[in-house]
Amino acid sequence: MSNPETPSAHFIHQIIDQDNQSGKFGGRVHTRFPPEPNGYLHIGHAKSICLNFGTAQKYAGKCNLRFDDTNPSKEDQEYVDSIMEDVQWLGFTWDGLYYASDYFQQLYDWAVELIRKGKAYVCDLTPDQVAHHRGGFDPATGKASPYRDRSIEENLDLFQKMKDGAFPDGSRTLRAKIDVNAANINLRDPVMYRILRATHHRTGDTWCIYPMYDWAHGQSDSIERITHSICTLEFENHRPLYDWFVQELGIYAPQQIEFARLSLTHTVMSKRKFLELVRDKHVAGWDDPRMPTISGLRRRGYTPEAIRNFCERVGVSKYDGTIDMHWLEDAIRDDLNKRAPRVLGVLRPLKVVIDNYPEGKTEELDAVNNPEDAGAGSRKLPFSKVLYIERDDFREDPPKQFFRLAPGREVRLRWAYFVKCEQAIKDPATGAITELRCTYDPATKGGNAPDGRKVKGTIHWVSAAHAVPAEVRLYDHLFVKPDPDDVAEGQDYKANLNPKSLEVVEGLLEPSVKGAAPGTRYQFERLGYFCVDKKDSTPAKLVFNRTVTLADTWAKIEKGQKK
RNA sequence: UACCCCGUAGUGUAACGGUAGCACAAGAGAUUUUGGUUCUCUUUGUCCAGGUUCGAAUCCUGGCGGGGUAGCCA
Repeated sequence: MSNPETPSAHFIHQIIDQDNQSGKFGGRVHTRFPPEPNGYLHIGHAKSICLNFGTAQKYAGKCNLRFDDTNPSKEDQEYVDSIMEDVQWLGFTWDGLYYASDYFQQLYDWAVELIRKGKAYVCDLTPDQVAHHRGGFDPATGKASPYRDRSIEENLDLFQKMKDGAFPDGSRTLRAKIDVNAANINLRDPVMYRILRATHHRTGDTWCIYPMYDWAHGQSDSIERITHSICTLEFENHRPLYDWFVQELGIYAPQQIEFARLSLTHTVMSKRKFLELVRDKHVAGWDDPRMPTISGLRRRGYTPEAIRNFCERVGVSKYDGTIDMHWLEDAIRDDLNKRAPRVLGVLRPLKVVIDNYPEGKTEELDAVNNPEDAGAGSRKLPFSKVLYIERDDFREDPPKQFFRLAPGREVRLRWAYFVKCEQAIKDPATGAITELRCTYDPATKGGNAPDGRKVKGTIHWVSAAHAVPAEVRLYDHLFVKPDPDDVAEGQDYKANLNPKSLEVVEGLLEPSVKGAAPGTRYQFERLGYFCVDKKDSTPAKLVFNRTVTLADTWAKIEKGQKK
């Protein structure tokens, strides 16, 4: 039976609780977030960031940001900068800022130590040969390298020469001497160093040998005196190697704990695929609002609070599941509902003329800014004879349960008047409806009828003479299927790209949005949450991104009717 | 094929040998000047088979299912 006052801790916090009780780390909690600077951070990283920084906060511990920059051929300062920006934007502050490359000399010295202990050797096998010798899953297929039993002196000499640049790239490696027939392939004499001439974003050309992940990561954790080294499930098989290195070195031993990475429906979550989507112009860049990158979500209008809240809700476990995109959308709706000011805006305008409204007259009507926030105040909304309403809000032949405008029907214009549709004017050539003629009831100003009569529907509108035109980008899922990899033989995930993931419309907005700063978020009533695009919006031409639609009960009803 | 990990409503996550709960989704209703929000109610679950035990989602054994791993990537 769980006690509601002490919400249950997930398995990682349970481990930490036990460690604190046993005094394993002297009550210390020190985590780290260790991205490789080879791409932009995505929502999956956000889960790890929230876990690592959040754990440190919970236990009054520390959390470092450490760049795992051991492969200069893929890494770049651009990514370092974006990662730091994203972590801070999410609301976290690191205690230590480090780079694995800070430890290259120490790592080298430790490697020499292992050689002296007879626990590492220089191997002259080619990459193909190494793979062949390490074998397949069957332990019996593992074979010793012919260089495995070189003398310590020779190994020391060769390793020194590797470092000094005496050998070409890829010609030799330093390998740990563990067990060529281990059931765990990671223990079959794993490579510790490779020769690689590439300019490192921080160490330049100082080194031509670079440590592998396994050799760098645990030792970096150890140097920083990390207590709990939290990583994703695919490193589970590496833990014995992680432990082996720190034990052989006799250095401080952090504890690696693995959890399931985040998977979301209707999107992909790999840097390789992101790179491809960007390169092939399926999206406009890493920060395209359709991308599940932190920068994409930020541009889309997501708030750090919503993302943190989402990460909290999905929880932490070792079960490799997939979270419905709906959860993310729900998190941002939940946040924005409370804080986004409301405005009226029409995305697909249909002209409405109020026949009995005086020509040339304009009224200023009071509109509440946010019914969820009494402190948000109110604003003035201009009303006049010619208006625009949403095309979807009129049906010539209304289906059951359609509460909006139709010939002869009366609805409320939000904050304005009751109007009744008298006539739909059509283009004689196409039959398309071009304009509505309506009458209004002057007694219903503000939206209430003194005679107590009710209307079922309230719709949004803008005054034609006062409306601000804006480009509005309507985003939808990047992929049509929940699992983008669900494809026919011979196709790949790109076959599931959603051709309608972006629709651009010219909307008409109420004048109060004029001059809105980039990043400003609004709810366009009855439509969704929108934010001013940070890159493309200008004072002369506003550009809005749709962050997410509102929950739409009518769409659901209508869908049910069509069946 | 070998090793490691994981299986609890549709999804995700609790219950740590003692009444299977929560959130979101779904369905019904109430409220509503947003078909939004909010509120109420309802439906749906321990992968299977044995064993231990007074008692098993939980411990044990064996199946079954899913995931990961054979880079000089991380």
